[in-house]
Amino acid sequence: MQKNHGQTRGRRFWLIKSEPGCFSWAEQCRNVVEPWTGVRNYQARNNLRAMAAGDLALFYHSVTEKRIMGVVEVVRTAYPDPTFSATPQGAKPARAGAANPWSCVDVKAAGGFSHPVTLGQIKQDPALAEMTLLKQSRLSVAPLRGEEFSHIVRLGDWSGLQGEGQGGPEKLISGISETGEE
DNA sequence: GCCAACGTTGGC
DNA sequence: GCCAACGTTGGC
Repeated sequence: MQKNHGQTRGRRFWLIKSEPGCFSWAEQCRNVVEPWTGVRNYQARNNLRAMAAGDLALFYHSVTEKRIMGVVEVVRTAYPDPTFSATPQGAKPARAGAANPWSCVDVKAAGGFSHPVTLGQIKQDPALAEMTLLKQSRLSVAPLRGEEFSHIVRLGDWSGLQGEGQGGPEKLISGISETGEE
């Protein structure tokens, strides 16, 4: 067993955002494992770097849909974002030899919601009032409390982690430390 | 399409 | 180090 960093054992929870026109939940499900690249914000990058294998993240469709589609599991921790050298939209000179400051992780589809949870639902739910999604709407990789995660996957009727068998979601949810770890 | 929030850049 | 200008994100 890994006894990593002396953390309260168990996974942590995140919310990651994508514009469906750019990369969608359907594509995530088709590809299964996907490198989560292109994050160009330091706070979001630091959140990527804080992820551990086995952590779970809600997959949010921003802009056009504004709803949470399902769950992904972190299967590879942070490594240099290979899309850095591509230098999109002439943003950075990225001269040869410049260090790559950006990171990505690999995430794996881990079950969709039969009822995607909308931003409207989240906004009117008192249990979710403190979500980073609401407080920092522009942050594309945000931490999530265990209670928020379990609440949302119940709302969405999560189909659970693949391969965890019957009662997967409830089993997982019950295993979630409801005591926040800030 | 507009606008608020927020991050980045560059002049001083 | 401050701040104005500008760009981007994302909700409405």
